[in-house]
Amino acid sequence: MATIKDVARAAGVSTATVSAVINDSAYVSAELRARVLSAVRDLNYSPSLAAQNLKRGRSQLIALVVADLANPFFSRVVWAAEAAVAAWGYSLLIFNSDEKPEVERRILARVRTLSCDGVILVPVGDSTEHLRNDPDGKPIPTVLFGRSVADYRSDTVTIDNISAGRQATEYLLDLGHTRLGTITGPLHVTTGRGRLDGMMAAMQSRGLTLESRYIRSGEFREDAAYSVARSLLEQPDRPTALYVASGLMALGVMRAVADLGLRCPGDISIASTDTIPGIGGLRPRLTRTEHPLVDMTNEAVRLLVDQIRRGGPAEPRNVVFQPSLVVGDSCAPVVAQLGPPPLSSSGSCQ
Amino acid sequence: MATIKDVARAAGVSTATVSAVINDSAYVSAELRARVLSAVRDLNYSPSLAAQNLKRGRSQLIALVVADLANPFFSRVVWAAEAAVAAWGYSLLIFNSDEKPEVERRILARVRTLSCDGVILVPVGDSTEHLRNDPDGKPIPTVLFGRSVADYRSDTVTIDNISAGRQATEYLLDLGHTRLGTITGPLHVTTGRGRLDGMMAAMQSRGLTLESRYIRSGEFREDAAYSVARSLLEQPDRPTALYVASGLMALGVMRAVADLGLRCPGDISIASTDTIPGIGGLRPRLTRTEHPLVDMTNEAVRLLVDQIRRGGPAEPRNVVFQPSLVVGDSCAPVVAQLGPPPLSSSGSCQ
DNA sequence: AAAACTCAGCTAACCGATTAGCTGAGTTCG
DNA sequence: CGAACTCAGCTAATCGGTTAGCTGAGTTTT
Repeated sequence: MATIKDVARAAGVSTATVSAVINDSAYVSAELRARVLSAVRDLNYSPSLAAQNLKRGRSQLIALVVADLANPFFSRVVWAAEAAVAAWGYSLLIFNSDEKPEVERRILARVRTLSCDGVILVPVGDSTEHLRNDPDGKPIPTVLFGRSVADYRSDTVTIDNISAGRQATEYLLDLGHTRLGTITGPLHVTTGRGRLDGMMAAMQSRGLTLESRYIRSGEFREDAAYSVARSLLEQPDRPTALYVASGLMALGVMRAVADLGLRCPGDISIASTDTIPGIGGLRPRLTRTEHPLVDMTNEAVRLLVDQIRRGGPAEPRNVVFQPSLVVGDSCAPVVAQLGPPPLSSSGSCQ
Repeated sequence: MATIKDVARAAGVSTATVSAVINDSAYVSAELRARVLSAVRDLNYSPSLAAQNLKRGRSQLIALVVADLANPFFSRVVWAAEAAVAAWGYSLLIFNSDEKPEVERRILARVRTLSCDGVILVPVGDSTEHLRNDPDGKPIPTVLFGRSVADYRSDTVTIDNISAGRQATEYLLDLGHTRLGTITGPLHVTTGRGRLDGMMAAMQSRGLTLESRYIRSGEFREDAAYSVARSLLEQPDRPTALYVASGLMALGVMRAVADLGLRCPGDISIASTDTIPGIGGLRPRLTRTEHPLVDMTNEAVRLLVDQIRRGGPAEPRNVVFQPSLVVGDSCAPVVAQLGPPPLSSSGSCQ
């Protein structure tokens, strides 16, 4: 690899001049400029980022730390973030904390070592201590994404989870359902907790309560949702409608419904929150409250770049996006359901 | 951020000693070692990668350049690669060439500037010239993934696409189908071309030919597959079975089938290649030839780390994985189909 | 015409690590 | 007892850039 010295020698100038030409940081006469540029081309010179980073104290790297890279929801975030970050001139590092706080801690140490310019973090767990990433020096610019952490002051980009749960629930209630069930995410994260709270609030305001035997909690995973959905739906007086907290879980629930021989929406109505790629191919089309995922990601990157530019976090900003109800055909009015029907024979096999 | 000098001062030793302790690169007495380690802890010191990179000429960064980050297939590759790369002590940079050769070129220049230690590349297009990433100096260690490029010498990790197409086709032929159709990927990439070739070979060896009006080509995208599937299936004498070149496309095809009011496998049998997350929730379960994706990714990372370690590419290695047939229930024997039935009324709407 | 000013381009210090080579106290041996 | 050897730990060069501050030729001012 050619260095700035090689270029300087080839062009017959000093390294300072080469640097000035490359960065447009000082006036250089047309003649020297031309000589430098042609030497750059001849030698196929490209400045070493390592050297620039060392001197400038930045790295043009942004880290994205997600809670579960196997979840297609976060895959979409990766996709959107790559584009957003590239548009601002940064490159994107990907880390997977796999919902494990101690892995998250290790990743954040690594991010610091790599001297990333900023981090977009989907925080795991409810601890807040280890997020204060630099005890002494200035902290790395950080934007929390999707989930928030109590009493941690930093920019956040989230959706209104309560509204997501409420909207979906109200849609089911409007169809006449009263015996509702839900499959929630982990209740110690805001995305899990908030959606359940929204659902309960919606029911309460109509004088209904969500029975605890119709609540199942689990991880945001397809297989977990599948098994809890089975156990929920195998109850003799199962609910007539289900609110499922995430798109990936909804896939598992649909699979459970099919395997139990139930028909959706004939036997059971299903609504969910968030969307994942490929879910559009599913029949019936899922009724769901969707996140404006691309907008959220762009906003997170924008906030982060802003922090980086101003050299430190300003007053923390909290941007909350509203989910919107997308009506599919996975829900039917309760009158169309024939009371609490038994499980069909084909599905009763264990 | 504390530097090595701060640590040296605090411990009352030279920076060389601190470096020796941290890297275990020379003998240091127990007493000094203890003093250094405690200073490191006190100051929360972590060596600057930028400085190490500059001095050592490496970056502990591996770049993964995929052809389409919106494709869930590549999302799984990202997931697997993150884990594999982390296990070897590297961090993962993600780039999306979006199937555009000129974007790929820019990305590779960026990768060079970032002085990444290696690249895993899903090559786009059939050009080979710009892949020789460093005209003069030594090239960046590279492993091509999934697709190969004619006459470009480097390690590659691929699947046997011909076998993938052949296996799926033979399965359909064994069920008695003779009027087969296919939805292929782009034919200028090996994953598109090879699968079609495998299909044709399978048919030919039974004395059948694939009629060109039953072949539709497109991008590896859900919406593209949807529309070509519609046009293919709306023909009066449509095929009785379809081979679809990718998982994402299969989702689009299933959607088209549903929207046309056709039943799968009742009216049409569908087999595909590759799998994507969420497809497991699809009913009917798709019959497909699957890639051992995690193994492939691990192997690619292993080859790459090997290249990095030995400081240059050895004799190029070509690792080809065999796809395996996973039987679902999206295919039925041809006898179960009632001749060439008309489109059902509900589906004939445009 | 000398003093004051302008400014293109150079010199050299610096960023924070690593490491070749040196120093000097302690040990071994003739 | 002094030469030869060992080796823990130090000094200083180095990686490849950026940039404060200097230089000296050309222009303006008085």
